[in-house]
Amino acid sequence: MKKYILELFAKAANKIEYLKDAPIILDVPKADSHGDIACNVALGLSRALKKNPRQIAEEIIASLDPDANVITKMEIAGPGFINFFFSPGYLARIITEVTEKDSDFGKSDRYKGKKANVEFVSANPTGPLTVGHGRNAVVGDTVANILEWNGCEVDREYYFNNAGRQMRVLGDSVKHRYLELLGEDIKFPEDYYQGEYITDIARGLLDEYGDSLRDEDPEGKFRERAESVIFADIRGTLERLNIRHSVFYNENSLYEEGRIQGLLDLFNERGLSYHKDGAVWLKLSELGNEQDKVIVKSTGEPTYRLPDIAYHVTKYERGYDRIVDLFGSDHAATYPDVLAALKELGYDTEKMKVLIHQFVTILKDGGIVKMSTRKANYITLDELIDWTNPDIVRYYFNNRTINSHLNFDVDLAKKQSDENPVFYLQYAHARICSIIRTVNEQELKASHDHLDLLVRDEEIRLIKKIHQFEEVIAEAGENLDGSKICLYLEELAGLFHRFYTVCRIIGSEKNLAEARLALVAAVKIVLRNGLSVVGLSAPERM
RNA sequence: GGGCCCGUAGCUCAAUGGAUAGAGCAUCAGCCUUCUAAGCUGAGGGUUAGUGGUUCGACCCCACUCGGGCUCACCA
Repeated sequence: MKKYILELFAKAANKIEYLKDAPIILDVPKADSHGDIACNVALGLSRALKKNPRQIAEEIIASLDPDANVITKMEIAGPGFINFFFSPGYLARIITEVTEKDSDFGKSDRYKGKKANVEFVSANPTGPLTVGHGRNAVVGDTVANILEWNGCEVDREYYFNNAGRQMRVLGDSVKHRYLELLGEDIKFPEDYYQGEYITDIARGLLDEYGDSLRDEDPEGKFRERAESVIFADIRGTLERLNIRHSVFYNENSLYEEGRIQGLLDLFNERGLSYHKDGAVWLKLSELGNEQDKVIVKSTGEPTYRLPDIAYHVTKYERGYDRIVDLFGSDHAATYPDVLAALKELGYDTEKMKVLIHQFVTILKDGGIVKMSTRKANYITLDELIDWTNPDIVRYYFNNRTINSHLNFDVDLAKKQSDENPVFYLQYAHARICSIIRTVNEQELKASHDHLDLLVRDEEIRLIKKIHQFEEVIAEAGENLDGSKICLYLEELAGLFHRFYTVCRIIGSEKNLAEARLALVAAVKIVLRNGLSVVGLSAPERM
């Protein structure tokens, strides 16, 4: 519909000078009485033209030349809106279009031929994924889906570090528990990993090796086993949410390939780094950031910043057109350093998009749970999935904009799982499946021959809504925001449920029944497609 | 103290600078001999944290104030 009106305006611009550069913003009005599409261009032009907006609107309408079979009415309303009314015949064609495109309906070519890298989760293997990681995981995967629906080829990437201090502490934590299991009276350091899973890993080693690891280096078997067990656990959790990364990028390979040293040399050659107090500093203040930062400690060990930059260089070298990073607000202060360095090195940082999501606050037993992996004071993503189900978890995390804090009331999630809004969407799909099953046993089948019989408000609204899906996906592709898709699906499901209570199929006159069946089949397609973008299942029965 | 995010119905959240600020949950009142009642209909509930400003028009943009989260390492 919008496309059609934009074409009308493009033609009219040949007749009216001021329409040439005017931005044509089209809107779907909230009230049916305001038409199917509204345009406020006259209001915007009024200032520059020093004319009454209603008068401008009149001139514009006079210059538009719509097909009477498509547009039945154009009117000026309120302060100067132009409202367009589409014919039922044009709307009916939407059903046919959806049916023909089927599982491709909603897809766009916006990023056709482009390659994207979406990096998300990227938790180091020091413990199970928590609810906080869950938000990152779900949003990241949905962003990847959205890019795919817009024609992009997408790699889902997980960046991790299995060396360094954290992992040393992890290995030693396991060793301490191991010795403890052997009956030794050891003191478990407070800043070590307190989680129960550490003891489980130690027990596994004890079963397998007995007491032969008493003198084993914590960085040896202990660290190795911890990493493999924890990583398997993380992958298992992600798998439950239907999330699979295609690339696991090990920070260590940056060292092995000499990229860290190479980058260090490059910074040195370009005069971007200097030595002070035994450390190497990057001149970030000269690149527009607040202050210089250490990239190599006086111990000779690089800080995370250096490999981070080297890592992102590989993303450019690997030929991605679009580079998306997703992380929590605790990392918000670090990415400007990476961006500044990349820009200085000549990489097009316009290709990069860093998405920051705010924290998840867990409410349990009436209080806030302060999360800390180290202190083992957290709720794991697995627990959350156990209490609810993967669809609810995905829905919950997708349903909010990433800029907002997310309050997750665990008790409520457990107790009200049956009344979660996600069922509302899935139930709409299941209901349609049920109708189709029932109808298959009768003489009825969907037909597009009499779609003009669909004239009730409940039918018209539903048709207009399924039409909007393409636009919703395109917009999501632009701002990489999956929450709008959830919102759309709720509206679509709501319109369907209302249609369902008022418009019967079985028992209606045959032509009408078959037209309604066609409509309902189209709604099913859009629901299924939409649910798949946000990563939810579309159950046939509930 | 500086930077980023947030503040909307009792609760969780929506609303490209547009027309009467909307959903879900919770509360109350109705609707199942007919395609799934995990549904539908209706009611109550708001000074959009506050004060100014910008303009035809502000929940949205700007300034300040108040309140909350994150962050400002030779930790990642």
